[in-house]
Amino acid sequence: MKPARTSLLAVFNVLFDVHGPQHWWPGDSPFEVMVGAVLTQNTAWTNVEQAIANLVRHDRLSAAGIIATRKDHLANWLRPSGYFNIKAARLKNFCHWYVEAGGFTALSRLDTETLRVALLSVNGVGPETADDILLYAFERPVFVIDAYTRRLFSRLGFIAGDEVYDELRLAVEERFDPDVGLYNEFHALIVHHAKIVCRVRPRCGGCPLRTHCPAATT
DNA sequence: ACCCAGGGTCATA
DNA sequence: TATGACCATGGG
Repeated sequence: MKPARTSLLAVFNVLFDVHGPQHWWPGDSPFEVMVGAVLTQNTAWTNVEQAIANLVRHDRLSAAGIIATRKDHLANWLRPSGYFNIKAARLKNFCHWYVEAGGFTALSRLDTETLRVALLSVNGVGPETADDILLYAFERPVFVIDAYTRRLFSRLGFIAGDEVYDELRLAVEERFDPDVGLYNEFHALIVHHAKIVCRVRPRCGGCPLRTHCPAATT
């Protein structure tokens, strides 16, 4: 039987009660959010922080700054975040697109679907990175699906789990009224829960999600 | 020493 | 369409 529409909200409420507001995305500007979204691909956030700190240290946390930086230098600064050669190329791709599109102000005028297609046209920006940017930089009501979300929601019985990205995202979004604040907190809470609770407390003792823990890979 | 991380692209069948 | 290889550092 199909879970009730409110059930997913109940999961959110449990996580929110336990962990409180997460204040995502960590970053001081929309552009920093976008850079972080690219750098955090399959990478722990603590590594990304070091790479971003390097950019700040060299005063290159801007589209113009990154474009003006030699790729091998950029790659060196990105080294702590892993995949540094690929990410140097991806960041440059992104920044060229960003500037040519007119920057944040011009992009903000696009409707969400148009903006998503534009983001996905950048080599190195896939569905999750695009949705991170849509939600956390442009504040659009888009539910970000990552590996944790896929595991958690399938284990709870809300989804099958093997759906392609957009199908899964739409299935989840159908269960809510569009709400940037809710989508923001929900994704952040799922990641936080997987990272902090289930790693620090491996047996999930006292964990409200118990065997549905999104961090468990098996 | 091994496993995994806030994915995405590309080549191949 | 659907797998598989590849990218690479750092923390547990």
